[in-house]
Amino acid sequence: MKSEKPNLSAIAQALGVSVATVSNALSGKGRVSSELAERIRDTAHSLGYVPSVAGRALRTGRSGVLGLVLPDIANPLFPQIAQAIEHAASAAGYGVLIGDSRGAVEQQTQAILRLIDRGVDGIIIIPRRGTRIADIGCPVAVIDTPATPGNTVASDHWAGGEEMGRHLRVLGHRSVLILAGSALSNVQNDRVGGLRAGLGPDVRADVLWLERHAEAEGAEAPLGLAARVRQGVTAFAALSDLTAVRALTELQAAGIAVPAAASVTGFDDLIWSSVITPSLTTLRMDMGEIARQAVQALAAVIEDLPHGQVTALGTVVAERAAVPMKLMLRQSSGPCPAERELLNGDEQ
Amino acid sequence: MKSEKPNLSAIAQALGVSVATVSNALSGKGRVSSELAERIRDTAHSLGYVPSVAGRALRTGRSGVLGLVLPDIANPLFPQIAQAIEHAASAAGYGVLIGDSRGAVEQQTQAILRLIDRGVDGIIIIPRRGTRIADIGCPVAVIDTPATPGNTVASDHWAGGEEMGRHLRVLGHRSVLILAGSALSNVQNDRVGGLRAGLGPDVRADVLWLERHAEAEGAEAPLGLAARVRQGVTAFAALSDLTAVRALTELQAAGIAVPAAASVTGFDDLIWSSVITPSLTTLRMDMGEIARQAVQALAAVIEDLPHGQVTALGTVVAERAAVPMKLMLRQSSGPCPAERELLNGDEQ
DNA sequence: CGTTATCGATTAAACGATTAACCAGATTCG
DNA sequence: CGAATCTGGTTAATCGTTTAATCGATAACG
Repeated sequence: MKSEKPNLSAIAQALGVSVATVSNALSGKGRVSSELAERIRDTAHSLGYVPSVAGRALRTGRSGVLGLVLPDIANPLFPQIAQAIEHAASAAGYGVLIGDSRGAVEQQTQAILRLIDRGVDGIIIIPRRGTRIADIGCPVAVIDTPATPGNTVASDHWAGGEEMGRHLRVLGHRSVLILAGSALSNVQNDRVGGLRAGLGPDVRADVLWLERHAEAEGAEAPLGLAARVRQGVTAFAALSDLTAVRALTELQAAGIAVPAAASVTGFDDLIWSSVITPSLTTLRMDMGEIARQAVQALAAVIEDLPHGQVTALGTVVAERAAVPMKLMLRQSSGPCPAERELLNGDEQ
Repeated sequence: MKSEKPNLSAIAQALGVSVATVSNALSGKGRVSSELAERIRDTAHSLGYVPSVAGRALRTGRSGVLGLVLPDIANPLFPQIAQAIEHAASAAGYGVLIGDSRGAVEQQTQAILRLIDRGVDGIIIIPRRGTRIADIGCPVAVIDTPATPGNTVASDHWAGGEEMGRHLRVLGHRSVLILAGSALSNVQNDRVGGLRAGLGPDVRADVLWLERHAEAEGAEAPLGLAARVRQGVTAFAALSDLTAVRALTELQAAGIAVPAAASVTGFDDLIWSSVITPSLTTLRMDMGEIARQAVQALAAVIEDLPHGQVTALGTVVAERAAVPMKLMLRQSSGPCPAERELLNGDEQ
């Protein structure tokens, strides 16, 4: 039968020293003889001592917890993000509290405030499209796109788009339809810009904004992609895998073979992107790296903050480079059908 | 310029009363004249008082935080779950700390221990397939399937499967292939059982276990569904939308029209299920209700726990009924092709 | 009228960790 | 040799909240 949770004084009593010494020994801050420190660590370990978060938080004013706020927690990317952040935070000694800003923009602020009330030391925000984070009295790391002011760390969406654009251009496509979500999203605008740059001036690239389409036709209405193919479009570059699979199935259902008759590409490399048929050519973010940088930036600010003081500076500004995206070359993108025969007229 | 964060004594000083009275007034526990209580609440509000989680946690031994552990945080269902739990927890006054048990089974225990060390009051676990939760000294709510021992709350996967089975049988299908993931998953076994029951004895229902298939052929290998169709299978009942979209695209790519030539159904109603073509007939869990029940069960145990005492009882046992699933009837399921002409020989 | 309840509020003691201030003894230095 | 420095520790205060114990005063009761 275990006794109650051991605390500092339990260790202190066991060794006949003062709690202060134990605290110093374990934190390595004060002056303790290395011999005694060793013994203290030993007994602490053998007693199964684990510091009380509450006690420490109360005294130091730091909770050791980071908040994570996403525009829409239902975002299919959330698992990847959450996992990466949790991992990075855990490695840095922080816990991660989730905050949901379901729905409207004000909710985002609400969620942030709730997290602050809970005493988080810092917040990682992936902002709702078109939102600027107000200056709250708490360190904030923003993950968006490098172009966003106040951004802390992000994937290089522009360069990613550019690479994808080049990929399609090299395959010979000359008329591409970009399937975008919301024109308010900085990320999406960057991706569009990059795509256009990569496609170059000779390639026609129209954009279909799904948000507008949804307003006009309804959220689940067909996108009319078969008609686009008849008008000469040979590749569909979706700005998210979610849209890409939507496009892919719509084309397939219309009897248009992918990639034989039309190519489809996506962004994000969501979990199912590799198992569908044809598997999806897409761009993957290095969430691990992004999370690591975001957490590091936050931790740096938090740790050299005068303790009780409420920081006036809101957003953490990091001068780190944008994290490159990785092109996942798979089966959904292929040569432009017109050029197909010229290259190799195999498997029809 | 705001002063420092107001605490109880700030309010007490402002009104010339003792902190204890303020605490009592705000918590409504002690005996305070209603008139004074009113004034206290007013000034508390006008000063923007928000209780210190750390102080309270230290004193009461309760952190007001629940841990959320999922077998695989990368699970595409995670967003829904996390959002629902966060919502329910928030409504009940709790925060949600995420714990990631990425990978192996031991990690699950690791994650749980980390959460406990962080001082969570209780943990919600969606266990890794085939895992039993060891008795940890902390209230736990398990979300799995009603058949699991120690289960707290769950969807009625069996009844859901049964409904889907009936749906397919009524449509005239007589040979169905069930696409399952792992035979170790209680949830999946329940779904298979339900499906078979719903399909009845006259319908042939084979099961393709993807886990075995992946071991034999590789994770991304085609499932060979076209061959199955040639062998007479007219419907594919996937145990998750992830698998369903995999099957759907494989069939489409093979030139098999869905639902004209074969039906496909799923489970989970993931975010993209309604926008693909054809939109997916699937079963949706009532995550909101499940989360609410799980949080309630936890909160109940937590709140009448003798305060400092470490609970010996591990799992929370709730006698609640399984939460029903909801059949989302969409376009991917249709009449059995053989009977199609008999019913109505329209479009295509 | 003396004895209890009751009400309304105060006192003071935790909870567990951190840390500035202090102190006794041993070194070192001018 | 006296003073300053260093070493290895201890004391005590503090973070903000909760809560059991207490206390004066007023009302109720036999």
